[in-house]
Amino acid sequence: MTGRGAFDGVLDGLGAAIVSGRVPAGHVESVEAIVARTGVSRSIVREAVRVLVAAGLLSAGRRVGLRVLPDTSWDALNADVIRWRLDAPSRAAQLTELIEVRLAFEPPAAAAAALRRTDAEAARLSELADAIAAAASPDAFFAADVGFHSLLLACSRNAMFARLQTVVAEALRERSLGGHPRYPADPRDVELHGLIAAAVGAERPQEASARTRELVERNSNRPALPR
Amino acid sequence: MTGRGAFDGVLDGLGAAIVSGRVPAGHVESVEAIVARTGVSRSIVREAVRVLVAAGLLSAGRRVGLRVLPDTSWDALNADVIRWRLDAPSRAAQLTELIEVRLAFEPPAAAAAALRRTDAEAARLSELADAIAAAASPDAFFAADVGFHSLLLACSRNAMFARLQTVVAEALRERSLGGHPRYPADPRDVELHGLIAAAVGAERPQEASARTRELVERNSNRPALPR
DNA sequence: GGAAGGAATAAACATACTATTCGTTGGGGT
DNA sequence: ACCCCAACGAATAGTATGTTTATTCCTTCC
Repeated sequence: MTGRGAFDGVLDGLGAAIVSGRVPAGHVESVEAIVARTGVSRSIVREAVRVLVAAGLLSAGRRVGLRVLPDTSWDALNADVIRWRLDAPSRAAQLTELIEVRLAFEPPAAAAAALRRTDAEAARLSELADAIAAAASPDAFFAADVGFHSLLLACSRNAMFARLQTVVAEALRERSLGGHPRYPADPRDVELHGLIAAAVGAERPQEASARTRELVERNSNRPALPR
Repeated sequence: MTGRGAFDGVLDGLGAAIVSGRVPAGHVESVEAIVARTGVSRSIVREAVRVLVAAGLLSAGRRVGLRVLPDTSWDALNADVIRWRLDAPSRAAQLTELIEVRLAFEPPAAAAAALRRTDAEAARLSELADAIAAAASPDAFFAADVGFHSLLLACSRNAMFARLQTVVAEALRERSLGGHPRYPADPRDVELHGLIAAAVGAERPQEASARTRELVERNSNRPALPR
């Protein structure tokens, strides 16, 4: 039906419809109704529903049907949910939240990275900082930027920090696509990447933390939450 | 098979097997093999697999089967994954990470709460602080503690912060069940809950942040990451 | 030796059956 | 006459099995 598979089509369609608010919380659907509406088989719909239940978007009850849950029970950290929110009226709120989350996590993660990185990781981080400075195109800049932040988070040796890489990548992508061209890059931003790599390499956690905070704040275009 | 439904049994069994490392990364299964081993139907196995794929534990490919993915691609923020890691040899690492995550985001979230809470929420937060002080049993203390932290996060008006409530609840639960009896409660801990509620009520973000940081640090039993 | 085609295999998809739950209705008791 | 409770029935998620299609590997032919 959708080219990239019936399952993906149904999952994305349902998820986007719920997150966008087109189907309000409390609304009751049924597998059968979705089958009739989309034309795909029960199996596929059920599989998609199971994923949405796991994401907190739906609850399933016998004789009750599929109840759309309020946004308070959605798994806001789920990559799909983030994407759906970015394609919905909640887009602006989601972007604000992404920045706040970055501001909270990245400085401590950088501190942890400075304490726990391997020498090879420190070297690779410096390379990526150089690549950011030398980037000759928006795409190259974006790729190096995402690589840098992903590696920084991975060096923290904390799987939960590392997973927030998806959040950072989404924020960077939005920034590079949105109304704020990031290329040619701001010189101070470039410099900060180098300073962070150096602080991590020199095992200076508080410096890594402070530089990272400055970098994220500069990219946030808004007053930071008081510390 | 499992009493609480075949689906839950299969999902939990597979997830725990992968996260515990009993089934190593790179191992290739197949739906049919799981059907034969567990005795449940293909539908159920497929639905469970779809959830595990969404959680980053498996990848499914035609003619290839189900490939177990390395832990770097697991969704470490997923509630199920956290639970499975707590029931595995990675338990100690998971607890350390939970504390680091709390330390990173709870102070900023408290600051946001101080700026954005409603009056009703501030009042309710005070009530919960009082309930913590007055708790007459370990269960009552735990319930009030979880309620307090959940509400604090919800007041931040950031869905991603609010969702980390599961992380906090898990950390508190471990603490109350584990070797560190939390009841009768430490007087300073009780006092800090009151001070946080007051700071949020008085719209003092930096004070709310600092008190929250102190509280989480006191509960961490380890040197905090440098700021 | 390389490319193209075919066969085997396993996920993707569709359909059929079962068990459970909740609403409704009818009867009996207050 | 009204209310409560229990039994029955319909509706829907849960479970099971059959069918199709895409992918990959291996073989063969150029």
